[in-house]
Amino acid sequence: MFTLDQIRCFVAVAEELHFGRAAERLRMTQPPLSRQIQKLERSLDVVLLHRDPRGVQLTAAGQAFLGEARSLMASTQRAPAIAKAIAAGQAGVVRIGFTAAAGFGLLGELLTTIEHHLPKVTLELSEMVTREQTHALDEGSLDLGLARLPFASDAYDSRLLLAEDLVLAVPAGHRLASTVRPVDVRSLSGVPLVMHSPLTARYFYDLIVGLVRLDHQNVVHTVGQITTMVSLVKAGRGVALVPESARGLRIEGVRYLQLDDSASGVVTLHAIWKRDNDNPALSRVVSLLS
Amino acid sequence: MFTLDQIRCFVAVAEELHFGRAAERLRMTQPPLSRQIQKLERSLDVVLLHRDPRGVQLTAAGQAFLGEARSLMASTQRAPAIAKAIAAGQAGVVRIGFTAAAGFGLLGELLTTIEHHLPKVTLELSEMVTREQTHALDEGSLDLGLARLPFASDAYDSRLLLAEDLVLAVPAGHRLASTVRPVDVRSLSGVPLVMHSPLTARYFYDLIVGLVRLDHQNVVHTVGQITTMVSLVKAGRGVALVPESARGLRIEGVRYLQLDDSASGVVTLHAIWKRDNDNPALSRVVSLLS
DNA sequence: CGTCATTACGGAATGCGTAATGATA
DNA sequence: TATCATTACGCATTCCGTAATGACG
Repeated sequence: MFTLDQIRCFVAVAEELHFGRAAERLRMTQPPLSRQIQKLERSLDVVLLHRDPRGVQLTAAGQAFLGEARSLMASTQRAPAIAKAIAAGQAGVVRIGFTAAAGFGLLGELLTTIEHHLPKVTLELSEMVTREQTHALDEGSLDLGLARLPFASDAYDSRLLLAEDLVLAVPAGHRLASTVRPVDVRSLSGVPLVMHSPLTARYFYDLIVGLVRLDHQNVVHTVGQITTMVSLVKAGRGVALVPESARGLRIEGVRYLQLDDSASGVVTLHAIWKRDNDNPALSRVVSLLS
Repeated sequence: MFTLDQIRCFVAVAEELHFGRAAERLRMTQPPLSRQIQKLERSLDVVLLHRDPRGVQLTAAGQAFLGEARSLMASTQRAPAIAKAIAAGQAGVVRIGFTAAAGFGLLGELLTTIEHHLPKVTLELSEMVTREQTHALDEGSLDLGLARLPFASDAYDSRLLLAEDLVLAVPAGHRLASTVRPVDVRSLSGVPLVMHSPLTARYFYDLIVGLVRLDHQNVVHTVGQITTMVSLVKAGRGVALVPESARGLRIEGVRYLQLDDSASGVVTLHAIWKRDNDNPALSRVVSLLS
């Protein structure tokens, strides 16, 4: 088998068509260069060069091999650069999971920031609820989650990205729309309430149960998609407690009313990742989280 | 700079994820293998593997580098095969020039034969007259010519491919079509004759002038394309002496009459090539010429 | 005789294998 | 203590550079 040194030597000779000049370019003397070429030819069992006293010419095989040799040299130079970029986290893949609500505004900003600072990092995005995210993080199929509480905190590092207010979504013309703000959460008893599903949106369910004294007669459950809930509000099926970022949905015919202080900053979104994740691109991305 | 041995070692370790098994596969012991990997990492300034007591894992950079390493290995194995095939003449490029008349039948057969026996040899074809072919051979822009006499013979090797009869093309219904065959060439005096141009088809011009006693009053000159000449015959402008292979044109309304022995085998076609041409594919092609 | 490419030879460096050492569960 | 990976060391090989030789105009 030939060596990369032999390839480099051959390319130099093929380009200079002169052993002396090639040796000079390679910072070596002619004899070892000559030997390297001979060795290469012997290992290939092919004559690559015609030696004439006044110079050197490529054989047809040499011409063809020169093309292969050049591409070999190019790969040889590219490979370390790729590895270094990956190791430095400037290139690579980061797999991100996010809850549906995170997609309204924050995710877009995050993606813009990452693509600006780390243009060679590819992002793979999947919408999934918090429980799915922690599971995927554990089995190594996800690098970063944008998740709700609670998550077991000892295996993960996390950063608080957002602490939003809960607001009250009401249909335009609803009697509460004209009351004085902020609305007292206790005044909601008796009003039909569109609720999250306790199964798929446990976080919101628990949060709201802790805030509002529920009158179970008046609760309408949905599958937990905030978009669906706001649509039901618009249709007059009741009112709903939703994160402030739901305003970003821009659904006509729905007003969002500020609630009292007990609903302030209670909707949190965390970035979470495994502490022992060794993806260098992940730490670059994490360092961009404000 | 790293070496190909280091690349091979790394690929083995990355695939086995175990130094011991990788060393076994490479027919060597663990210590040198370990050193090769260390050296590779040091030259790249990148950690490629996580060493754990129970095994080895690839880092993100290692994963990326593995892809590059594999393609490097593939090129390394492909390159000698290409060079050898070229050197053996089983692959490569042969540039062939041919006269227009050679294209009627013989060229097609020749191409079929070459493509059957040397499927990896690429053929570049150009139509050119004999003088252009010899010039192109001299300056090295052509490997093989299919040419008419005369050509300077000492710098070239040649092989006679074809010795055709001259036949007489006449329009259907012409009075000569019903005379006894073979037609005596001397009986043509006084008959309008469609002739080759002495400038661009010198070979045919000289040949026919040597056979027929020309009556200059009755000569119609063309630019030398045999197709054009036969068309003029069909249009009733006269008769023409053309090589037998002109039958291959399959032009309706024209008959081809055998001439006497003085016209037998006088149209020759030679394959010619420079004796010092070092294109290995050329000698393969030449050896296929029957 | 002048220009290149190729052998001849001595010293330095590299690489393998065996044996010993480290590190970790 | 059992399992890997890594250093330690001796020996063979490889490779460079200087000097001599060969081939061709």
